[in-house]
This record gives sequence, structure tokens and C-alpha cells, in this order.
Amino acid sequence: MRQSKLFTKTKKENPADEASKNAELLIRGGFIHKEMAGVYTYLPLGLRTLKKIEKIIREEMNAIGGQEVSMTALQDPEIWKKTGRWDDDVVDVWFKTKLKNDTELGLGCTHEEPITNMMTNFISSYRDLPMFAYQFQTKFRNELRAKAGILRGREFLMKDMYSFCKDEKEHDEFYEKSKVAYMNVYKRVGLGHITYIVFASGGMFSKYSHEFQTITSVGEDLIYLDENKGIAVNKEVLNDDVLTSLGLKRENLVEHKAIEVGNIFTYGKRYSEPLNLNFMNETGESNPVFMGAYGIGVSRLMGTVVEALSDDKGIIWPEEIAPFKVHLLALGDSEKVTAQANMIYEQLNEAGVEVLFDDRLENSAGEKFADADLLGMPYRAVVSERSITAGGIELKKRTEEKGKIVSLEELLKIVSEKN
RNA sequence: CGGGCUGUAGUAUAUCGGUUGUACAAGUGCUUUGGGAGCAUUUAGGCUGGGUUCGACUCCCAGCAGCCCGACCA
Repeated sequence: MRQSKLFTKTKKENPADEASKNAELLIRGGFIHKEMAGVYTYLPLGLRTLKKIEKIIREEMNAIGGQEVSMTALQDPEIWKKTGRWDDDVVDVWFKTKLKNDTELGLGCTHEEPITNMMTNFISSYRDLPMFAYQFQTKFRNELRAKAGILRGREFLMKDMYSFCKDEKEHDEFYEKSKVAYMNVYKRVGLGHITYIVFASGGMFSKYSHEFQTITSVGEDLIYLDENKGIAVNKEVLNDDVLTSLGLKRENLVEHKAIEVGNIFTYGKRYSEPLNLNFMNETGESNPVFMGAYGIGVSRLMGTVVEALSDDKGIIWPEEIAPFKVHLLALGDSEKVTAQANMIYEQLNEAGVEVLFDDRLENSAGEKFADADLLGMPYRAVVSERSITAGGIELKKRTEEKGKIVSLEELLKIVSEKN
């Protein structure tokens, strides 16, 4: 991608109506655009990262047997009334609307009801189980207070997976697999070292649910971590009984602020019973399906990466989710530099390397460096009179202070490597 | 939903009860090109509605919008 053609531009100043680091950096860099409080458009650079995170999650969900679907945003109240969740006093984040003929509809804030209802068409025997379906879907939640940029919005992208099993044992096996898959996701987006599985409140059918919490200074949640055991507990369930049952001691726990980047639940029959999702077992008995749900806020995860992995100059994207792997800068407008940089750009493209090429002729070197730092691609490759005189291209990682001169062959080799 | 703060150009800000000033961005011309360049020139602004006043962007009221703290987060 040629930066001269990119319709977004970077901003030098922070937006006045945002206080969170993720929103400041993402807006300054032109990754997202704020439409209104809690509602953001994804621009070309931001969308590339969002799609890469989506791809990672998709791969990990497929790896544990997930089948992808795409459900509707518009919701039929009837099925929600069957579980008691149409009531605004029960679910207080509904956006509700109406058809022209006054029939009420909802905008989906989650999808337990419709997927459970839909599965009555497809699940009828133990032979159909277990089955796991997931989707990437824009969720609508009428939050009283949107805040912290894309960490808590009213419209946001979420991956939600639902598991359908014949009994608790089968469910538990998948539940454990999902934990591993989730941790793989966090590792791949660059947050593995600060993300923990946390015990949280469970609800009707299980003692606990499990949250995935990334430790940052701006989190909404408070967790208590035993670093030696690698076990953490959410403040909401922290009491002596819980600690005893988990084999934890209060004096070994350290309090951290954290961002919830995932949550998995055991539902049991909570939705299958009221919605009549039953299956016939081996002996001909009809039983409710045993369910679970598994959520990751895709856009929130992107915001969390920015919060956790940036410095005072800008974002530091991990390689697997950076919009581009290489940011190629041509300094100055001399024909020699322009020709050389264009040639390198074409070579990188041919080699299949994702490269953002700052080919703008009128911008100063300083501005290009500042942009490269703000936009945060993993590698910065500079072509200039100076680099050509020194015999090549100046290559620097975003995380490094100083670069080194490399030849085109070396550049291609280094940036083609899988890390 | 309770409390607080704030609405001036695309962005960020300043001043003022009496013709809204600046920077960045954008357009034009020239110079410049290793850490957000310089000169000249152009374009562009008082959230909405009421009230007070000779006169309101400024004061008052209401609405709307945004941010922050708290509550909430199935």
C-alpha cells in the first residue's frame, strides 16, 4: 500500500474528547474514527488489524472443532421472552426497535436464545453431539456509559461460540480445550505474557466461570493473582471459602487492574430447557442439551493490545496483527531515492511481504519517522541518500533504538521470516 | 442512572457583552528534506432553541452532545 494513496492521515494532536490511550493512538494514527460515544468506524489500517485478530481467533476456534456461522442482529422478542431475558429489568442493555407495523424487535446483544432456538432444527440425537458453532458478530449494547475508547462500546465486534453437548462430562472436556485455544489467541496477539485465566462468578449451573484478564494499568477489573501458581481470582468472588477451595492463600495474592479479554461459561440446561433444545440419547430418552458459551471481544482485544503495547511515540504492533509488516520510508524527493525505494517496494510485494510504503514526496523526514513510530509497524526500512551511500537500506525494528544497514537480499530474508 | 466538567474552523486552542485571534490540516507558489520545516497567500468557526440586552459566541434557562468519577456490565 502506498501511503500517498491512503485516505487517512495521522494527527499530531490528541483528540480532545478522548482520554484513553487506545482511543488517542488509534484515532491519531487513523486506525479508527469515532462516530459517537462508544461507536467507532474501522478505517483501512485499523480494519487490517481487526481482520488479523479475527483470523487468529478463527484458526484457533476451527482447531477445536468450531463451525463458523453468521447470525442476525435483528432479534425476535418471542424467544427471548421464553428465557425471561426480554425484560429490561433483567437485561438492561437492550436496544429495541419496531417494525413498521409496530411489532417489537431487538438488536442482538448476545446470541444464546437465537442459536439455541435455531439448533432445534439441527440437533435431535446424541449422534449430533457434541457440536460447536461460533460467529463474529457486531453486538449492540445500550451501555449507560460507554468509555475507554474501543474497550467498552455500544456497538462492537465479538466472537461468540456456543457448545452443545450431551452431558456435563462431554462439556467439561470441551471447556478445558477452549481454555487452551483462548490462551493461544492471547499469545498470538502478543498478550500471552500478561494474560491470565481468572476465576469469576459462575451463575446458576456452575460454581465459576472463567475470565481471561490482561493485566494493564487501566483495566476495569481487579484480580488477585498468585504468581507462583499462575491462578487468579476476580475480586467479585474473592472470599475465604473460594480461596480454600482453590488452594490459595491471601498473603500470596497480588492485586492487579486488568482488562477482561474473554469469558467462558457453563450454562448447562439454562437455555436448552426453556427453548426445548432436546436430543434423544442411546436409550431413547429425551434430554436437554448441555450448553456453554465462549466470548472474546475482538475490538476490545485490539484496544487492549494498544493499551498494553505502546510507548510515548505510538503503537507497537505485534507481528501477527500489525496492519503491515514493514513500513518502507523514502526520504527526500531525489530521483535516485525514489527509484530505489520503488524498486524495493515492488520486490517486497513480489515476495509477498505486507508493506506500507511512505512514498510521499513533500513530507519531511521527521514527519515520516514520527508517523512510522505512531503507526507502529514491526519493521521500518529507510531508503535515503544516506542509506544508499552506506550501501543499502536502513532496517530497524519498532522496538529497537538503532537500525542497521542491510542489502535488499538481507532485507527480504529478514522480513520474510516467520517469527 | 446519580454527581462533576465541557461545547468556538476538519483538528487543537485563545480572547471578548460591541467586526472571534493563533497553530496544525487543506489549496496555490517558492525554498526545504535524517526526528512532526520556512516564507508568502487563500479557504474555513461560535451545538440547538428560548430569555435578558440597544447589541449575546460571551450572561441566564432548557434541550442536545462529549468527557470524567461512581453505580451497572446478564
